[in-house]
Amino acid sequence: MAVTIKTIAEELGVSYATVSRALNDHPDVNDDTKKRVIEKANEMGYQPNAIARGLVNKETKTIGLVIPDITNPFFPQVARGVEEAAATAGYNIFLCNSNWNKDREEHYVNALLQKQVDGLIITPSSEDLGHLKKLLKSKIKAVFISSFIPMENYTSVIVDNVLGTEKAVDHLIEKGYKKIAFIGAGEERFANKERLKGYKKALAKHNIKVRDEFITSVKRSYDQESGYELMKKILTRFDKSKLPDAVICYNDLLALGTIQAIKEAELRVPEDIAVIGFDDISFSSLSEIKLTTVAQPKYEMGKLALETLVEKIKSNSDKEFKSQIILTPELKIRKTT
Amino acid sequence: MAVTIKTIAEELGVSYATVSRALNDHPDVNDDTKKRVIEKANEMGYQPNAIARGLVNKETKTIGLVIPDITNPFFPQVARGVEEAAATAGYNIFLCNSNWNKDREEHYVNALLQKQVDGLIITPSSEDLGHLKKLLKSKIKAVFISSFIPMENYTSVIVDNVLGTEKAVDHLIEKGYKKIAFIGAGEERFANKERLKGYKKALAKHNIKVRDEFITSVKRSYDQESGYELMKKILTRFDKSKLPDAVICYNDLLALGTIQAIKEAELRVPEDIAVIGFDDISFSSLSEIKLTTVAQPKYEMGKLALETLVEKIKSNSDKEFKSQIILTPELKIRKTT
DNA sequence: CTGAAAGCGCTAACAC
DNA sequence: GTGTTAGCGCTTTCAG
Repeated sequence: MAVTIKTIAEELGVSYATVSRALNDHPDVNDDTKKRVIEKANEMGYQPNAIARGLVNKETKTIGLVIPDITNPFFPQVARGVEEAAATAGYNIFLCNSNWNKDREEHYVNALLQKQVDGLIITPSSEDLGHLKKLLKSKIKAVFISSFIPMENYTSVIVDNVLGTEKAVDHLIEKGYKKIAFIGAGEERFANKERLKGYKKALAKHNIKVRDEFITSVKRSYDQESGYELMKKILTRFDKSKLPDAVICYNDLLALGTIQAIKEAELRVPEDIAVIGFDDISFSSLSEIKLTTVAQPKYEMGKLALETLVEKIKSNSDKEFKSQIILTPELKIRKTT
Repeated sequence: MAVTIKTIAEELGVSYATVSRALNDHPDVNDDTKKRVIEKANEMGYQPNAIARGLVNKETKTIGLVIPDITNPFFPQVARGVEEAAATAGYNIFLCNSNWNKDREEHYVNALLQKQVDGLIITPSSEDLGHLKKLLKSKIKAVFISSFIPMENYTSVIVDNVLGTEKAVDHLIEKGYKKIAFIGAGEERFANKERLKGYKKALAKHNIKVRDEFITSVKRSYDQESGYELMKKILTRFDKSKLPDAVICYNDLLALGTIQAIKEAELRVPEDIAVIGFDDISFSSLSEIKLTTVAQPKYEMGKLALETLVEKIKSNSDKEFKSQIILTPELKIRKTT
């Protein structure tokens, strides 16, 4: 049996209400008894039961964080931002990894709801939020990362995706590339749509016709392997002379895979084909890689998400919140362009 | 007000015990009422309150996972193993990132204890467990990863570190390298001690004298930057002719940094200096990197840790558990040796 | 300043 | 099969 407030009350011959008060540093309590209680508590190794406390207070001081791929360094970086901000705000994080799987995501969101988290930060695995209806019904405070949910009460922390790919295309064209392909992440992803929009917008600006056969998408897992395989297909699909001379990838992982495929085909990066990624994960800056990429402020995004979530939690009123917090991406020009 | 078991009992005109039974699929309940209850529950969007349930049942179906650096891809991989095993066992994970900081680690462990997690998986930031005394006192079920705590009741999931570096040295010597340096992670780390032991053991086996000046350590953060800086120092400390011709690093991140430093000094890897890492993070196999490294079965380690933890939780008896589960590392020979 | 008592939402005897 | 009740550990009125 763990030591509870009651045990220590008995030891001291006071009521357990007093103990509770003393431990919570309540003003109305004799300094002396307070001291005695605290001493005893330490002596007995008392640990408050947060579960019981949560039942009474209706707040658990924990927030749920649902990400789709802990294996993509982008997300650990975001998670660190969330977590450190949480630590300073006095919250703990439930970190769940959906693996881009809707069912798992739904399962986690439900579990989190049942565990009475005070709020939720989520990068949904899909823009179709049907599986999250309980979330939406539950009126829980939530903020989204990298995904825009056009609904009141929710705010999204995102990067200006359109601007990101626009910068990428501008840079490519300035460097003389003309046949620019886009390796995306599936039509349904919000960020993908936006990045594609920026791509097309920039091409139009430079009077370059959008070529549908230059726009492709991997499905589900946005990792090196997918990038590798898709690029390989592209490499065989076109005559050598008709190949794109540059490709913009949805993220760095995809870009890394793309580069592998290009090199394997005995082509050079960037001389034959230039490659640009998105995210700027730490490995992209290694001297062997030096991937040109559109950097997202990952840590800040996590931090901001948590801070606005906490604000929302604390303002129990119907205060208005921005529905989007848009950060500016930065093009890091390295050696693959 | 959220909908509770009581609300739906009132709606249906039954006692709330019945509702509880129906919802928990208890045998002693009329099939018909069960159906009615479940329907009503869905209709009203009922979500059980896991907090209340935990208070009664004295189990929360959640386990805490404390890792030191979510930014090192080794740990996300372990975390995935833990999490997926947890999902199939019906547990949720509290993921905490201590950032190699003892205070934060202590803070997290306490928070986790207060939140009544059913068990703990932890890679301590330090072998000196003083800051975790509450953990040790609390008799909570725990398993350690990558760190051996010689105490009954605790089990550690580790890799055979001695064997790992032994293999590395053997390989190097076979390749003709003789002046092998070791870039470690501080004396106090268990895994570091073991890896150093393997290094010395293997050198002895090959009749090569251990040279203290070839054994160095980074402190605190075991990342690329630390590796880079330390190697840079080594490169300036020795005359060109007296430089090591190979270096074994405590982990892949350090090795990546080491390689940067070597190349920056206009030396070649592996011709001038060979480099071996430890872990085999996914980026090490990129064609631009191709780091020779001692691979750890990261995912399996996480999975195993969780599974034995769950076993421990379920066996409330004083059943004996192995104090160490030792997996075998595998040397992946690539291009840096 | 301190104690008694209610109640958070749920489960599990114990009756009926 | 179903209702009643106690109680998990804690906070918080409400009295005194």
